Amino acid sequence: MKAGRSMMSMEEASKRRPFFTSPDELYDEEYYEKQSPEKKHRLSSEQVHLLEKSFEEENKLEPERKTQLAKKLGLQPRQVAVWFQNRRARWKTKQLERDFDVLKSSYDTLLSSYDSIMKENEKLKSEVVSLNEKLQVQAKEVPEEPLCDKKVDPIPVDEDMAPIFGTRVEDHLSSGSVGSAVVDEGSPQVVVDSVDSYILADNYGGCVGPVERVQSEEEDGSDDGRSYLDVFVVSETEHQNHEEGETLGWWTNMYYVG
DNA sequence: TTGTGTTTTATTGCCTCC
DNA sequence: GGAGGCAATAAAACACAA
Repeated sequence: MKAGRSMMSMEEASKRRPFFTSPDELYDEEYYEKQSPEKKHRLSSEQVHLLEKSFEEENKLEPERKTQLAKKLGLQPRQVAVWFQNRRARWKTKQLERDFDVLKSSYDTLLSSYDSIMKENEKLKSEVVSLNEKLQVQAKEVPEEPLCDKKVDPIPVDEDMAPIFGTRVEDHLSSGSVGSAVVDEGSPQVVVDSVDSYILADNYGGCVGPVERVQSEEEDGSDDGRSYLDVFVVSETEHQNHEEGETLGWWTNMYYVG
């Protein structure tokens, strides 16, 4: 509502509507019959005030209350009913605006939370990427470090597994640690491309030794469908010695299954 | 003064309830 | 079927800027 309109005094109202001098006169059906059908009559501020008070008490209008209000305000019961009708419509519109504001506020709060969570997520992601890169760099540096910096655990071959592994070991270790290993074809872990090739056998606990000699199946003389390799295994120390011209280690036999 | 936007009053048509 | 409520709408009343 624009300023000034609802603040119109009774005096001003009476100037605009000089026909009424009392509520009884206002409640005169003949007045409405005399008015041109297009004319609309603004209620006075007093009438509006009373209607508002009544609306606050109860926004629905029972017939009895409608009649009483109409008499009190000098209006047609129909006018009172229409006023309540329109007032309910205005209240509903305002209520929708209030609901919208509440929802919008809630939405803004959620959006803000979402944004900060997303930022945190991005930060964590970049941390993961950074850490992965560091890991890769470290992984590349490993071959340059001592080749056997951890203890070599014996390959767990129990009696049941022995026929499958078909290990033929010429174990030169007095300690009884690893002397042979089977290399699965699914994960080629033996690289033989030169005399100085290294066995990349995880089964040796990371210990890598240069391949001194390769014995083929034919050379081995076996006919069980397996490909045998005679491999010279060296320890870290032995590898270092080998680099210096000495070769200390032991021969063992490995074969591919299948 | 006038054009324009807003508010208020009133009507119409449809729907629900008793 | 009548009474009453509601949504949509018309139109008058009003405020205000240019």
